[in-house]
Amino acid sequence: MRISILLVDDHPLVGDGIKTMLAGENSMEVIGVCKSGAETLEFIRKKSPDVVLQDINLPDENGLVLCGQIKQHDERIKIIGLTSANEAGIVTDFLARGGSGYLLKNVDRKELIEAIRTVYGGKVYLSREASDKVMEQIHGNNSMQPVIILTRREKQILELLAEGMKGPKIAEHLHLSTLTVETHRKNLFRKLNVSNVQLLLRIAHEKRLI
Amino acid sequence: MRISILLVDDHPLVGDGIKTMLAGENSMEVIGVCKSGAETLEFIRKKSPDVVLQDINLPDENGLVLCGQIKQHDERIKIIGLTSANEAGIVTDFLARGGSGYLLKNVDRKELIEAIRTVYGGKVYLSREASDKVMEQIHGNNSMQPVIILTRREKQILELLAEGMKGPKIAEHLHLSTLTVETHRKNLFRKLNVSNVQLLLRIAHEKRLI
DNA sequence: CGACAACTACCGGAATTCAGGTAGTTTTTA
DNA sequence: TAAAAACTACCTGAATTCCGGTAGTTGTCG
Repeated sequence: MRISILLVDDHPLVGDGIKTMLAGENSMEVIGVCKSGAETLEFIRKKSPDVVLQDINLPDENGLVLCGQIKQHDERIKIIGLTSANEAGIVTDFLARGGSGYLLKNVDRKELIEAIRTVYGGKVYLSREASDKVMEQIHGNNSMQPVIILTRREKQILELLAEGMKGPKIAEHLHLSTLTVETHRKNLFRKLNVSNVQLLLRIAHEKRLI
Repeated sequence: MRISILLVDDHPLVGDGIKTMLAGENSMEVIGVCKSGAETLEFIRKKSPDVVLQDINLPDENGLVLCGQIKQHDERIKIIGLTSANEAGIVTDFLARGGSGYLLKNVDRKELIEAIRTVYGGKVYLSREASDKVMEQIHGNNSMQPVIILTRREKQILELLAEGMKGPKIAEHLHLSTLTVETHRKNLFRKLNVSNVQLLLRIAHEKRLI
């Protein structure tokens, strides 16, 4: 059985390049090329590839979302993300959505084939460069700012806010006055420099405080 | 130069097991064993290991947070997570915090050494089982519920809410009435079965709608 | 074309957030 | 042991959310 592959990329050059790379490899077979998210979803409703090689920058839809949609349709399909050089901080997000691998577009034939084999075998393949991106992301995130330190109570309240609890509920839960909780919340706002709970949680996530 | 390794695990058996496994490997050296997060942070202030083998279940602190703290202290330290069999859905989170590898505790000697070599070389190593966990996580998340479909506007508003914008701001941004935005928001609440924006964003993230 | 979904907009009212403070008590830590 | 930080609690008032509806106007698709 040859490994069936679906290419998703709106840029013809990349599609051709990949196709050429795989042409000599008779254990793999490109069964289709799609240029958009919609086209891809339509395609996989008819044929299920083993592996999808998917560009992250698509014309009609966010590539990360598409990844999730493909996995939702058929959990067995393995997905490898392709990205140009100048993006960062998407790798973990892509994995979280069910992606199995991540490559930069300057990948060589050898690595491409290794990556496909690896994900087909059920493991995760990240290119060295993709690993670096993860590091950059982490590094970039906390080398700029002076490291935010939250107190125990603040962490606690931040977590409860993240659970979806609101002020009064948290107060009840921790046996505190509502007003006290609001004070802590306010201090969190100040420390993370935000003005509402949504942003607080967003930034807290970015800074990996929760 | 031998690869220096710090073990972090409160369970002596695991620590001993790992130590024994690595004893025969003269390219690696265990330079310390810590039993808690606090102890770990203290240790790395004095000595910087190349690789940290870290249990996720620690007595005093969340292992994921500790991972972030270690990377914050010294970005060059590579961290491999260790976990018992019954946990899931932490792998990507661990990577997002700067972890470089993930193993189950029933790992054998060969894989352990390969994992250490891999992360020391700057790449990511996930055990087959860890990869499976990622899949389980994804699969478990969307196989239960009937797949939630959001309209274009709803997605749009969901994303703006995720950016931290509030009702009136969104209305302005989309040239809509505040009341209209509130209607959409209400519909989002209904579809995702939540009662406030925090929860909405939380659930939306879980279901990978944003 | 007719039905159905989506998009738009509105009302009233209770609950909660958010801004900008002050201030006393306990805990940590240098 | 002092000083600093954390924790607690309070105030006022405007802004916003959230709940429960209703309802007219597009689209869209069989």
